[in-house]
Amino acid sequence: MSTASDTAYEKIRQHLLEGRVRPGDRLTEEQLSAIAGVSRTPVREAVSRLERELLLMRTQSNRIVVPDWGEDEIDELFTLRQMLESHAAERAATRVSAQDIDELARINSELHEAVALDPPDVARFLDANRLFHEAVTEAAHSPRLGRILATLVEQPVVLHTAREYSIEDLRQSSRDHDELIAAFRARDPHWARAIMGSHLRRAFHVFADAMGEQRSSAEGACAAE
Amino acid sequence: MSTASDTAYEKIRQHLLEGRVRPGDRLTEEQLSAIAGVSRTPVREAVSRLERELLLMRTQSNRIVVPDWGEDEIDELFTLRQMLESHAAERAATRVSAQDIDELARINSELHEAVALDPPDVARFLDANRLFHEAVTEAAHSPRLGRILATLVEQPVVLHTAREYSIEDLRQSSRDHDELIAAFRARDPHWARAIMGSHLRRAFHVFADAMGEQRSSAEGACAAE
DNA sequence: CGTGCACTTATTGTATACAATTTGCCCGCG
DNA sequence: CGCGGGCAAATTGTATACAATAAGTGCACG
Repeated sequence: MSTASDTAYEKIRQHLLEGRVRPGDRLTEEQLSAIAGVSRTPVREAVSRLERELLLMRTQSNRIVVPDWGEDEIDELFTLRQMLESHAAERAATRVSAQDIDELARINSELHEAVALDPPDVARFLDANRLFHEAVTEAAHSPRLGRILATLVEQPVVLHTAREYSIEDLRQSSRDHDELIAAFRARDPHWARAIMGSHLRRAFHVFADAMGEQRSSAEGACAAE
Repeated sequence: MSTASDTAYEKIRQHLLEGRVRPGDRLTEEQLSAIAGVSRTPVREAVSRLERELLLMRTQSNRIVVPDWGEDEIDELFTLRQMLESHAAERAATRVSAQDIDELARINSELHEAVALDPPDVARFLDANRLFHEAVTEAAHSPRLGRILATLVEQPVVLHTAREYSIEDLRQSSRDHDELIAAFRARDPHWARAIMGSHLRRAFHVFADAMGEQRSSAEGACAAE
């Protein structure tokens, strides 16, 4: 989008995800407006969004800080996502149109291709993966749910950059998607819920492992910085 | 709070809940700033909040409109709330402190008193009820969950004004709360989850009935207006 | 040498002016 | 008479200046 708010959001978000800041660091609106290249007004909106997504927080006196995520919070994040996205899949199973299903299949074939490459195109995989889950959420036809999930799903991206996923993880993900599509074709909400649940639960463990690696190599990275 | 954003939020929200607008109506930031008595800047923040809570929406070209809630959406709202608040209760069961439990008991005694009056003090009941649920959410120690629930729970207030609750409904609610406290004392997450689930599911039906009454008397009210 | 209080400075909150965009209307043209 | 282009009005988006508030700093005093 061409609005200043959106570019501010993107730039600040990128700045945060690149690891140029550390938990506990304090930022000012002015600094951020320098980073984003726009005035404070759109920056404030962007910060508001990032705050919703918990990529930023406010101190008691409304100063901007970078929050630190404990292990417990990561766990909780995935639990919530599993709960809500399973629900989304269940709802979607009885509401998807044939076109929606075709679209899902198309996205997932994209995903299969990204995995089939050697080496696999992880960025492309993640992109298609995000699209897939968004499409499922969309098919659930629940604006509220969509809104909530949008803020939950974006967050873990912080860690995506830090790890080479194993090919087997990627393959299994795409197979899960295939099965979800099958559940949709069968219009079986229970099946859809179950496969989405296990899909995300496994993702959690992959993630937790990735986190562990990142954590253990964190000190070195900071020293190098 | 004394900030202009908050007063704007309160005033606009009140304006919406008083039924002075109808679904589909379009509002401008200027109108709203007149209503709130502050400039457009804080109004924009307030609108942003109300948008998050789906009390307002934006058209494709970012104009502000009053959304209409279908029956399906009310259902979904309660389903989400049940899902998330059951989860909160489950989490809280293993995390509440003795002080938290005492606080919950205190709030609920307040609630019992409000019900015991003749006629029952519904406003006081609703207030204590809100406090109780907030305290449970707080005890779950999950910032994310708290954030999400805060936006979900506020919404149904629209309808609260429309109906005299039956005494039996109120009594049953306070008994549910007693049982939840018992579950907390026993540190039993499954029990806590179950009682919270049934509590909210019943609330949904009470609500749906109230909605039906409101709907059926809506035309008359509009004509009178 | 620590502690609390005034004062300076930094940071956020609000208002206003202006730019960009969208909408609705009116007029000319087919 | 319908339809499209373009102008005018309305509305939202952005920048900037200023006000309010909180943090930091240093000095006097115990």
